[in-house]
Amino acid sequence: MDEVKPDKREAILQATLQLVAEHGFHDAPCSLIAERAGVAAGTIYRYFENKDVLILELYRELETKINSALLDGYSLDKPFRERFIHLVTGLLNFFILHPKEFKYIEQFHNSPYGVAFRRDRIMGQSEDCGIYVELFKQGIAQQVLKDLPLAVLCDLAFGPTVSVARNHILGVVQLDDNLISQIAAACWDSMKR
Amino acid sequence: MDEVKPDKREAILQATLQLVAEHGFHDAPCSLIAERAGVAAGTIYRYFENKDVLILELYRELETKINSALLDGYSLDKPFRERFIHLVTGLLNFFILHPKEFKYIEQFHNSPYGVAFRRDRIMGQSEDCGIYVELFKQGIAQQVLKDLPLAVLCDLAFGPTVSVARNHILGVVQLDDNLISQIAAACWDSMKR
DNA sequence: GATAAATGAATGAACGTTCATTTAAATTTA
DNA sequence: TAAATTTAAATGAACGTTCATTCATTTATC
Repeated sequence: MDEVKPDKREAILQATLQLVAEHGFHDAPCSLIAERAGVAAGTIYRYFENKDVLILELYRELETKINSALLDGYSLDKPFRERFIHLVTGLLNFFILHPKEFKYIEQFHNSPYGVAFRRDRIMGQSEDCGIYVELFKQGIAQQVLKDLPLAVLCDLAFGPTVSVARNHILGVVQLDDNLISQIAAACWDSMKR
Repeated sequence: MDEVKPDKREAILQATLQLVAEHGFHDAPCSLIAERAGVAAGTIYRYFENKDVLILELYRELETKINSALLDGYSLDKPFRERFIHLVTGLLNFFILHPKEFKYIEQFHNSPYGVAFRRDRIMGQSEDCGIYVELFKQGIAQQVLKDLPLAVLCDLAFGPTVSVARNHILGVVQLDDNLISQIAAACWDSMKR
């Protein structure tokens, strides 16, 4: 009978995710977060030191969720192209399946939180980006990919991916499996030698 | 002797551009804008109905500035590839030359202002995007470009462009003329049949 | 009955905006 | 031209609101 844990922490995180995804960081005040989480305002501070910590923690949880989704079925034994397509389609599918998470991440990246975060990430660029960086490094070394800076290869790969996900979520385009694989192939075309 | 126009309106716009580019919409309060513009807080409301109007008007001015920069040297007589490369390199060069303008536009797009703005833009998709849309439509009709939705082609073209500009401005990569033309070519590769 | 969890009214800081007042410029009058 | 008068521009203290955060009190758990 550990099913009936109210788990207010999770409720607060979910409420934050929803409100920020819907309205942005503006108009996602603690009072509303508390209300939607079915919790009093003060309760938030029992689980999170302050709002900044709450927002950062939520971001980190989403990031690891995405990473484990991408790693699912990812094999270093498969050829470059297949591995690359796996990552792009995986990312697109995740975003389509989790539009709120996508919107939250976009909001985060374009906020004071996100800017500071990126700077740190760039300094010690490790952990998560590891999958991509490793793939791209090998691709360059084996002359499968264009000899461009790693950051530029990332932009070629994920710039369109993120952009297309945004347009799908906004309803500008309707992505399906066929279109997704065409887009992934197009990204590959831009990177391959 | 019409040199000595103080032009407070322009000073307010410049101060807004700088502050939003530096700190985001957060931490760009009217009090600071006024201070940096060398103007009293109340003066802002002599030139702009309210802060929203100020922010929107600045965005529109930046947009037309970019568009005229892109149109410079753009000829409908040149072949597809050349026209496309012109647009992408033109956009990249503008962003590199005007990092504050780039940051402001990014902030704007990822704010409540920008979301509402995009919806309107999509409905009556006209005016500015005309250059791209026309180019892409023709490209598809003449089987030079992949037969993908226009929005997706835009994402393939400008997703990496914007992403790479951001990385340059953040100092992650150092773009030069050579690298820029390589990137533009890569984008073309992703779109061409 | 003791400890932990949860509450929500109260607090103070920060914000956009207003407006009574001052300063400057333009126009009229002498 | 100089003074007087009118009009516009600019000011910044004050206002109402919103927000994150606190804490004395209540409720639940063991």
